[in-house]
Amino acid sequence: MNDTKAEILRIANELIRSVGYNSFSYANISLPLNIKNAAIHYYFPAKADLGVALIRENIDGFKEITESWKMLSYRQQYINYITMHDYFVKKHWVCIVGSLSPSFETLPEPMQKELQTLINLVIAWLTDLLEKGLESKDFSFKEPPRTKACIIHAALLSSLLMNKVLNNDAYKTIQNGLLAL
Amino acid sequence: MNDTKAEILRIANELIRSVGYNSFSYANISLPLNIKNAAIHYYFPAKADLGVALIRENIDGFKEITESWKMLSYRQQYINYITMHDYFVKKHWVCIVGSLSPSFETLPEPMQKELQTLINLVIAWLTDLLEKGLESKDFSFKEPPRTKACIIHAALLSSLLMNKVLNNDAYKTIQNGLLAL
DNA sequence: GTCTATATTCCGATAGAC
DNA sequence: GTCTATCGGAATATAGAC
Repeated sequence: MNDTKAEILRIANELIRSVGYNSFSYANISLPLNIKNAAIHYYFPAKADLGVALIRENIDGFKEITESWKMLSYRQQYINYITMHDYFVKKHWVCIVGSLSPSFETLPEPMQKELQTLINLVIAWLTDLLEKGLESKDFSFKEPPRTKACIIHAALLSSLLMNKVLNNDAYKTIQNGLLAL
Repeated sequence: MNDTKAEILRIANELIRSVGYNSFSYANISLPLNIKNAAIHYYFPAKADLGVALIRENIDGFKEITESWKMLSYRQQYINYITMHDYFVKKHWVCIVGSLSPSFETLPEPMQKELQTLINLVIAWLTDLLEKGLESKDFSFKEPPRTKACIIHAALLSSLLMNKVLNNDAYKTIQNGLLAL
């Protein structure tokens, strides 16, 4: 992948997290790169192609990072998951799922499919981790693992939204609550 | 409030929950009402005025409904809160906080302020309820009440997002998990 | 109170030169 | 691979008639 394409994806990734998919334009990307907005169409013919690429990046990234955690203890993997968005917090960014979900109906169909894949991937991974950690007594909770996984994922996602809107300790508060598993 | 204004608010409320604030236009409201989009400007000069009115409706509505629950047991009030969005689920709507938060930076400043007011109102009410219910032994949990309130609010908000995107049992799953307080 | 008509701006996208 | 130039459409908003 050449530099321009990578730079487009980097900036689009920031924009989708800060203002959302429907609220950024090719001009928001081309200006900081000092290229014309029409040039972006060479790499991503339609905005939907850029959107799909962004979600795919997240899918691949999640698979890679969780794979790299394989040797760690269940608890350490859980801690890594809960803290993996720490970098976003200072910038008031949200995760891509939280960004895209409210406007799901407005998304092009290929983006909808990719987003569903991403969420299912995360829930499945977290459910599996909680299941194994419960069996090994590393974790202790009373809900079924999938229920617990949904609640944890949901709370973590919203904590980024609250961080953006309230700009207070909500993210840390929720994170600490979730870490006390 | 006359009928047209009320109808505008009703349809805008649906639109903000289904497609989001930045993704609906005055035409989406004027068409079903069989009026011209310019006519809406008479009631709401700018789109931001409509946005503010929508959030205010939610603020007033939350105050009214929680006030009407005052005589109920702490547990029943909690159950009512957790199930208050049930009507939205079939329609794949999200709450107004979940709809507006990801695009917070793009919102006009008056809407930002109202949204912050709404979230703080809900968190304060829920924290107070959990505090009283913990003291009276109606609830049992180990986190500080405000931490628990943030987690519950966050999980509930995201459950509506997951319901929209995945269209599966995530909402019910999370709801049941939260009810087992 | 609602209309027509229009101004302005911006967006995503395409065609074709270089 | 990036450019200029431009199209078609849609959005918010305003002015002024009725």
